[in-house]
Amino acid sequence: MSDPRWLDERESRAWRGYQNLRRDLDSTLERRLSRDSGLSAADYQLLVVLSETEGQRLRARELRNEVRWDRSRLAHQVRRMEQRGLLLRTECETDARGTMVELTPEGRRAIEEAAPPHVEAVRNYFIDLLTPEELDVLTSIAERVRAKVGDEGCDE
Amino acid sequence: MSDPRWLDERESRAWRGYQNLRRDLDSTLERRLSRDSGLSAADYQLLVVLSETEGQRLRARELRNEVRWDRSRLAHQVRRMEQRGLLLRTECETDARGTMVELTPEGRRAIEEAAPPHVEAVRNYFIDLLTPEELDVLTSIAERVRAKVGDEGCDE
DNA sequence: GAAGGAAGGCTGACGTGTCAACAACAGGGT
DNA sequence: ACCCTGTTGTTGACACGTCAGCCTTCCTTC
Repeated sequence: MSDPRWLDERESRAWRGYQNLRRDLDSTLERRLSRDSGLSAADYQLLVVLSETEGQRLRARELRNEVRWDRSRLAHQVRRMEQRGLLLRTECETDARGTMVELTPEGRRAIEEAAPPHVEAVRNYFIDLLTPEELDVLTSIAERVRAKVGDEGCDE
Repeated sequence: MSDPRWLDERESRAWRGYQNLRRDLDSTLERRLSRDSGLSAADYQLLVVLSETEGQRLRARELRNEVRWDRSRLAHQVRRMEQRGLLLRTECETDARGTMVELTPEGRRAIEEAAPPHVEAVRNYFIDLLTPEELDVLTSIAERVRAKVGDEGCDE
């Protein structure tokens, strides 16, 4: 424990690169999204899932499953978005514990307006900068990491 | 604007992969760091920079330059860490506007204790899962994105 | 040396994310 | 019918990040 295998030159560059990538890309995309449509990344993610769902409504548990958040994060986010009129909560008929989350017309309008420029930005600042091979490498890396953390961190 | 180039199958997989990677990896590493040493990722980053600095102290402006945060984020973070005794603020002799940020012995102890298990975790959940070629691809991608966002987002 | 703008840093307000604790309900076994 | 356990969702407290606005100090220009 007192003498771990420190990162060598190559590893260190890659690790710093990842951290920079995360900082630069995410902050740029979120800033643009917020400026263009007044939505946060969290707003956007929930709206996308709901708008792609048959009936524009989903039980909170399923919604959580889609975005892989924990309970309280979703509860807070949904409460805030409900106050802004983007979605609304109703009771679940089949399970009195459950809560249904439903897209409002205003929420639908918001995501339809926000999506095109956001996708353009994702292309501009990221996807279009990568070769097809690099896209596949990234996909593969993500799957490996996911499998690794899935092993141990098995929270729900 | 009403008809952007949507992402195709391959691009979409890679983009979702990146988002999953970011979520899984960062949350795992931060949770472990916090559990093992009581430090947040932000704490860790500042402590690393200061501990690698000659004299264990840096002007706030330089510190900001290292971690690439904005003014207010650094000010808030330094205030919180000062309250916990990890570092302290003094006046800058050469510029009355400036503030010097200095590592305390307690802060030094904290980072020396936190670093080994954190590096092990970075290896375990990320670096050791990648081939040398993949490490280089990642570095290269990060540089391209950095150059792209640096073009336009030229804040300070 | 006085004026104006630029740079450095701080603060308050607000949205976001995490943690622990809680209340309500479901389902099974007795 | 009744407890017991696990699930579901909510809340409050707190740390974190961003934005806008503020004050002080520096520096240039006149």
